[in-house]
Amino acid sequence: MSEMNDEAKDLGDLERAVMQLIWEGGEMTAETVRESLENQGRPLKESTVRTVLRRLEEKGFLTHETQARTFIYRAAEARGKVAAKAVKRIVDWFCNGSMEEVLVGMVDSKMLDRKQLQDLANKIEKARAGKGGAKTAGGKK
Amino acid sequence: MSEMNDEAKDLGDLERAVMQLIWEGGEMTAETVRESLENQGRPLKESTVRTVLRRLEEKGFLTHETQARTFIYRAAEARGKVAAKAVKRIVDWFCNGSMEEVLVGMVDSKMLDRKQLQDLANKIEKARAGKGGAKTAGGKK
DNA sequence: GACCATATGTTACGACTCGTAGCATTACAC
DNA sequence: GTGTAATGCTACGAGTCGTAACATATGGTC
Repeated sequence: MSEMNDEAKDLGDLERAVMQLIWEGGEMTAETVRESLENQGRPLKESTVRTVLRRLEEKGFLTHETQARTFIYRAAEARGKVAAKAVKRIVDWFCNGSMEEVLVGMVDSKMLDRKQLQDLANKIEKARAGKGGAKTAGGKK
Repeated sequence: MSEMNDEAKDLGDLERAVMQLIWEGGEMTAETVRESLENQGRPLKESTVRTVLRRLEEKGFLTHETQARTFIYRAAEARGKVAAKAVKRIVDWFCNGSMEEVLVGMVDSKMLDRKQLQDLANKIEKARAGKGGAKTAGGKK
């Protein structure tokens, strides 16, 4: 019943880059993150990376576990889920929750064509069907 | 011909509220906006409202036309389109453009259920079919 | 033409976020 | 205990945003 804290902060460029790394790498230490960023042509001081990691954790995007005095960070939520939340926020803000209006907008702007959309629907349908849910919400308007 | 400026700025709370008003009201003057905001329990000085309107125009969300020394503001783009762009930005950032991953995320997070999604797909299909898009036949892939 | 009402233009400021980082502190290893 | 590696704390400058005062222009009125 308790819907959790859902402030839905957003991320800066560096923050996003770090999340990307962790989503891909699974779990990382500050040092690992720093190295990866360096390899991406983004050389930063350890303290910088640490600050970003701390902030990301504060914002709820990361969690950490201490392993022999070293912080192991990992994503608090799957990438798709975070993205979904962000999308939902936008949909709520701009279109009173009408996902439809947004998708229409995407089709209008050629970001998606009908085929892609249909495709999407099919894939999801399939994926979900396989998984488990005969959970039709029914009541949502 | 190509208006390709696509910085995709985002909006603050007040800015969003103002855009909302204009999207709903069609076109408005600074005074009208101010009154509407006041009615929403958000009393602001004229100058404040004007500043916001100016910034929104700078950001490309509004345009104005001068009618007897009064600025008539209107939305530069449809709400759905702006929302769609914002969504696209998110999808690109977080999921390398995989709309699918996001939609899956939405289903996972119960923001959308399968039925809604299918519904959506159908509605869009229908809407588009009715409209101008005779591009249907040709575009196999 | 002088004047007023009104609309726009200019500038500012404080709170907050974000990238960036230095310096302090703590905790094992030896 | 001393050193090394990891974390904790604090800061600062740029940029955004809400908020607004003050300055200027412009059309109508007498």
